[in-house]
Amino acid sequence: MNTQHVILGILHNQPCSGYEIKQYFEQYFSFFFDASFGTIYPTLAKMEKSGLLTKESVRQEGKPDKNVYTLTPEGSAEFSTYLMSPLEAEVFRSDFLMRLYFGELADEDTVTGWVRAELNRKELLYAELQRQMKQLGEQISPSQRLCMQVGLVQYEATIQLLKQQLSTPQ
Amino acid sequence: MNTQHVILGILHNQPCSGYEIKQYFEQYFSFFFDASFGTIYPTLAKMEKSGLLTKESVRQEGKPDKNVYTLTPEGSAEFSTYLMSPLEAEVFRSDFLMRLYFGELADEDTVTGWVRAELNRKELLYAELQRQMKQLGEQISPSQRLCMQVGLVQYEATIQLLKQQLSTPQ
DNA sequence: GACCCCATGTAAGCCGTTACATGATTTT
DNA sequence: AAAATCATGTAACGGCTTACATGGGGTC
Repeated sequence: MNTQHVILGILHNQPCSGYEIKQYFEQYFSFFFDASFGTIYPTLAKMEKSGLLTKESVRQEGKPDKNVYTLTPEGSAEFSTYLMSPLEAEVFRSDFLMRLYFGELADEDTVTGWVRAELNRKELLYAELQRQMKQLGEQISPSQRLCMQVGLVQYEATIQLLKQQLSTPQ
Repeated sequence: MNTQHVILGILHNQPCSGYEIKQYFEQYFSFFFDASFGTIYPTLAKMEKSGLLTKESVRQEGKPDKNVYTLTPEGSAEFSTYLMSPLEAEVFRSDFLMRLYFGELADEDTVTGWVRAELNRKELLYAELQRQMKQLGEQISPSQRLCMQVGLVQYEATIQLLKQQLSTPQ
């Protein structure tokens, strides 16, 4: 899975500009994917060149023009091929867990600071995901719901453990 | 956090060769970090050149020689600097969740296949982490224990949800 | 002889980030 | 006039993967 595949998925639902794709990433994908403009725009250009997308300049009122990209049949086929390919392993890299692993080499207050910071971050992510799910309500598919539930239960479990850790005197 | 920081952490405990560092990664870090030989060897060479490590060739019986690297005072200081730097956000990229998000575009059996595959993967990771924790027993520090517990509770939560999903008829 | 484990490295290339650069339009 | 939002792109660079290349030693 790379940025190209995710873009194919988004454009499967509706044509979008690069700017809109970025917003999509931030709103709905932030907990399992991310990409910057520096990736999105060159990727869109490359995909148009290789025939997966077509570009169309669209005028807007009160806003600059935007380049709206639409999936071609080749692009749609490419996405189907991806969906049939073997599932890839998750990529997880945690500075927090890394530091905990070497926690003995830091003083106790520092370690507690890390735990507090991570707890705070997870609580924000949890609240955001829950808000999103409530907002979408009935208009999401069962597998989309499962996707979000996976995020929620992982956050819940971690939050609970970290809270418990902070309340237990060392 | 990058490979260099992790290597500094490992060498803080004891001198190692590149090959041993790789094994260390696979055994103890696999659930929150990974690096290949193609990264490890050039990184070690670079770190020696910049004075963070010293290299020593060591003869072994019945095995090829190995290059054992030892932390210099500069390397130790560099690691301390890292530990005092702000905590970085986790990187999480999930092909599985990505596909669930676009699940409507695949048929039901395919989606079920993904869930089964991911459940299987998580169960293996869970068993491995639990085995490791039992094996280490009392010889791990409290923060190391917390590190592993975070992994365990996340796996547990996900496994439970995916199992439940598979047993609920659609 | 084939295969696996131990051990070290290089080179090409992919993927992505950050910072830079530009410019329209709207709001304050 | 300044700031914020909308919108698109480039360039330099970092980090990492895969594949390739090499070679000693032990086992079947």
